[in-house]
Amino acid sequence: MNRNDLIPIGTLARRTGLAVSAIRYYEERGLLQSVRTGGNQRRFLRSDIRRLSFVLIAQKLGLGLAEIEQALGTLPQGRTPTVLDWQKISRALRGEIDRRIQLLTRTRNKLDECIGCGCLSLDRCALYNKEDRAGAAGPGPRFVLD
Amino acid sequence: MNRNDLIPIGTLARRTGLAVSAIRYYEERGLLQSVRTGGNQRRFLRSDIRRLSFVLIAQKLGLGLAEIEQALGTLPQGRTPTVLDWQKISRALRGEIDRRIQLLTRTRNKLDECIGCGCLSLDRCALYNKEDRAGAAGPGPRFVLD
DNA sequence: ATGCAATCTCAAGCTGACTTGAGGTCAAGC
DNA sequence: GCTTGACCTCAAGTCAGCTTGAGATTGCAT
Repeated sequence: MNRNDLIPIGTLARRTGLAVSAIRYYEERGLLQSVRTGGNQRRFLRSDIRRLSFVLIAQKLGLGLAEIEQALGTLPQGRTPTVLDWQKISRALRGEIDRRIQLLTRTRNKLDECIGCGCLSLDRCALYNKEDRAGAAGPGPRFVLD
Repeated sequence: MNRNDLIPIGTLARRTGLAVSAIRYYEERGLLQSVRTGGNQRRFLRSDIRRLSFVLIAQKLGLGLAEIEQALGTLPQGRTPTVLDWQKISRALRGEIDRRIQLLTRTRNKLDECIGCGCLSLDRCALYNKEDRAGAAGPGPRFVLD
């Protein structure tokens, strides 16, 4: 609650490695909040460093900002989260990682079968299933491993 | 070498589940080649079905079209690849999958440590390393797990 | 021979995740 | 009190990976 707990955007940028513009963009997207000084400058909570760390890790896993925002929704907004808050959300992320590892492992197994025959065919190996993508319409970047 | 070995774009689209427009785009990007009929219509090799299957699988792994194009470079262009050609390139893909699984596993281990203390901090856990991204400049979608 | 689906080209649009630039304000040190 | 750097707001640009649309042509089936 101390005044020292509020940091300007540049400091947050240095601490996270993010560009200032990126942080502003995240705020606009609703991934974090800030208060303003008398002179209209943003001030963030120190704990937002962690918040942004989470964003970065989740992005590495291929999550989109919308999904990350959802996950962050379980954290208290505008208040420093507790250790327990972070443990909960970290576990959710862990689940996501597990799922991806499983998917990759399955893909690898299928590919191994295919290497044997050298076919790499949709029909025969079912490595790549047409039906999967039927629903996933729309433009924009493809989603990684579903 | 038979005339039957040449298929129009719509057939290729149906066989791969891709949109016709996507195939045209891939050709423009140099991921495959086609010959033209007298009336300027594209004709593809039957083996391009496999070629595109490979593209789709590699995309699922998060590879960009540029990298996929590189990988495909080891295949003969405009000629039906042999079983051995496919085996070679499949193994390369398998290596890529292995690398990703390892990376995910490491990330998960680190996250596990972090769940213990609930910190999720850049400095303390080094789950997310600033230096990693220093070189990865430029706009556009972030690369998944490096 | 004709009709209709499939194909062609080319330009423009779109999503996600940002960056860049212009033009202006704030604040801390000297 | 003045300079210098950090900060502000828009609007517009960028990149990947496509899609959409307009307007014209082709080619198989009857």
